[in-house]
Amino acid sequence: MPELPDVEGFRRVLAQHATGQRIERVTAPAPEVVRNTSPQALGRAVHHRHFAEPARHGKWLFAPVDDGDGPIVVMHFAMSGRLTWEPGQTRRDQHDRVVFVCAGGELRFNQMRKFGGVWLAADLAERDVITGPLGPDALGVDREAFHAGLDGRRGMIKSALMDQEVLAGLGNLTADEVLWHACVHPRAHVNALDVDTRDRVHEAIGHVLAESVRHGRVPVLDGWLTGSRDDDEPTCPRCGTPLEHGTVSSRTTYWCPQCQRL
DNA sequence: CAGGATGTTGGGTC
DNA sequence: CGACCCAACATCCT
Repeated sequence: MPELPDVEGFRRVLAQHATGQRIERVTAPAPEVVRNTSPQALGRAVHHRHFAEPARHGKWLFAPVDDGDGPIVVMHFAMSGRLTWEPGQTRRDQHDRVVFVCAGGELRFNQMRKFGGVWLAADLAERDVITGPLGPDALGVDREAFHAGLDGRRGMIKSALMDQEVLAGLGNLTADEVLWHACVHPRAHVNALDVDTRDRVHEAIGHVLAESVRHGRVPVLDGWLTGSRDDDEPTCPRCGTPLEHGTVSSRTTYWCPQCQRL
């Protein structure tokens, strides 16, 4: 599930509940989900330190400890991850993979499928190696940076929007939603899109992400593609034309053949 | 039961 | 070298 809006929601969970908390210990029911070290070493690195203000870039979540000059806990949720805060000691979920036990509660990295995971970075440089190169965060990306990211691309616009090195944060769901709002066909080639069209895509990114972040996820809304795509006979919320679907960049893709012409 | 699923990576191709 | 495509990853659901 997690795309940028979901991860932003997890960042808020962390900011509201975990920031300022002292970490008593780390326990990892699924130790292999701690990717670049052992759960024991992770536990030693953060032992009795306090969660500082968390940050997010694209779909990555960063939880530094001790005012930001300590180590950084790096998290990626892939397709099925969540981050929850449980005050006190309630029963754990079957899919709680890594748990940060604090004095006032537990921060739990929960994940059904074990893609993503939790990393330990000693500093910002290590953090950047873990994430690999990322384009500008899609939330609030400015027009110039967006155009620069598309510059030189020749492939399909949906592929470019989902390429984290071009723009960090959009996934399959948000990319479809953005292109539907902008009236651009997902298979349109980037080099065939004029400046006005690219501007429309940029505006749609701003609109879709702002609204989604407000909801803490990509909302299932009337008047949005998400509100229709899972219907039995999905139709375009704008014009009523039956939606088409197919595969773009190996992902299931929905579009309106009337509003989104090639 | 086979096929898919909202993400990323690595390998191969053009 | 850059851009692109696709299979693989782990697990559950339809």
